[in-house]
Amino acid sequence: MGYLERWVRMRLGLCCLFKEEPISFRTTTARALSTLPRGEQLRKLSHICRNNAENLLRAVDTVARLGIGAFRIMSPLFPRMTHPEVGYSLDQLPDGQGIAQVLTTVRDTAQKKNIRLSFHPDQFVVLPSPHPAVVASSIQELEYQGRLAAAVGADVINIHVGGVYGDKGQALERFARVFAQLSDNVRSRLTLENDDVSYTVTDLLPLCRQLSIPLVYDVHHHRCKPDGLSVEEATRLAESTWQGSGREQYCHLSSPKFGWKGTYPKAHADYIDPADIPSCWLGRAMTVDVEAKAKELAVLRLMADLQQKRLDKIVPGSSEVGDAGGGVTLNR
DNA sequence: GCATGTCAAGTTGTG
DNA sequence: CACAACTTGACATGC
Repeated sequence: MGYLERWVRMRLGLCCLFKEEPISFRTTTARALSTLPRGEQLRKLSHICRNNAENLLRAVDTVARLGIGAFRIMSPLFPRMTHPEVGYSLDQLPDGQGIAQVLTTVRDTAQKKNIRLSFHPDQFVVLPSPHPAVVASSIQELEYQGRLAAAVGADVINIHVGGVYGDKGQALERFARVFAQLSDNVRSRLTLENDDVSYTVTDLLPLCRQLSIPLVYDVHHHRCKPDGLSVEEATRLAESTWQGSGREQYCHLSSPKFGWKGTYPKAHADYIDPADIPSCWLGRAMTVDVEAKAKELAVLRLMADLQQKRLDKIVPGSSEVGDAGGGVTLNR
């Protein structure tokens, strides 16, 4: 653990997939399953789930080997598990016990190698929806990911608020009411992220404080949908929502594919442009998920860039970023 | 084999 | 009013 590594305290995270490492996750469709008798469905699903659990284990080993400190687990790790027609539970699968054992190994391995695991349910989870059926399936999906998170030791299930329906305040109130119905398992892990269309950090802060929900700060979304806060202010305010949670602050970072002046800055680039790294993040203890199409290659390049940045700043007299902690490295 | 259209789900904004 | 964009492949089908 050299002096060099101690400077940058960020724990960098990989999102879901690998570009070059031979790790892949299988899936299936509800349509394909629906043509099979139930027994065949469960056998097919069992194979896919076993494959995915084993690849998750290899993913944890691999990110640890690469010096990456966090991994976001793809939502369909167990595909179609909450589907109304072809849904299933692990103990219905022929190899359900074996799959559960692999998940336990994932948890132990992640703990031993200090890899932080998280989930990010996708856009279909919309807690403030006015449609009861949408809320019900959203809760079901969250509870599924909550059980999975508990099994593998993930401490974050991060979502967006979702729709506005013409009245942000009322939507946030509905969110709070549904939040109260969630299990402790989900509630203790749930976090809220600012998005690039509707809900800014400013919009989310009161709700996050009221319900003690940590705020995941996505700086790219913030830049696409500004709210008057500077990046520093947003980072600091988001950090305050993590205090008392017993967990390290979580942020997201990406670069625009077509540049900030392009017609569509929301699209993610293959790599992170070092110019997009908020300088106020340097030297802070936080987890940063790297949302970039080149996947692990992008995280590795960012790590190298950050260390280079450290070299630039190491010149005597330049101490704008403090080093408060000891023994803290890139891949804590 | 290989190319290509499809895949559960919600919401918003654009053409 | 229809459709793409959110994440992104990989599956399933048909030549």
